[in-house]
Amino acid sequence: MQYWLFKSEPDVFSIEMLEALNGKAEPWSGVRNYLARNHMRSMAVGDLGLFYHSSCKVPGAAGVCRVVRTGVPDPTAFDPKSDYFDPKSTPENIRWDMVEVAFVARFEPIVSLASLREDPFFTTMPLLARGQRLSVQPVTPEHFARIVELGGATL
DNA sequence: GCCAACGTTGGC
DNA sequence: GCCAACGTTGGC
Repeated sequence: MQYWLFKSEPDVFSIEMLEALNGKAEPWSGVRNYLARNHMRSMAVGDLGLFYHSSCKVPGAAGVCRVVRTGVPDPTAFDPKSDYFDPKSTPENIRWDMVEVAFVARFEPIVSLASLREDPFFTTMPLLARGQRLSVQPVTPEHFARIVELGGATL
């Protein structure tokens, strides 16, 4: 089992919205970065991910989600009306595929980016690296477990 | 709103 | 294939 981190702007899609789906799968569409896409291609059903809130008042890990489906073509790439339209991705030659995730847990309180930066245990975490912007990234089992603990969740 | 860092684009 | 210019990300 591998562990991941999914960034989302809570104004657009938050952990509360994922929870409100009552276990229904949410497609992680709109990723247009090859490294992030390749991370999704490395995922397996059952992998767990931190749900991270970015570009908001208190950025940080807000909960946990589970990968429930892999290798799904991203339909927004085929849609000329979508912001994520990419004419180079066709059903015959799929450039952007994705995973689907479902709700597992919500942190209370959220494990803020500031608190992660304060704790030496997390200094090697890619998320904290200078200039890190990748929207999908791997997390070590140790970092994952500690953040779940700090978030007051039991899986 | 600022700005540093990064990815992508396109001219050559 | 280099690299400057540009657009985007995302914390502060």
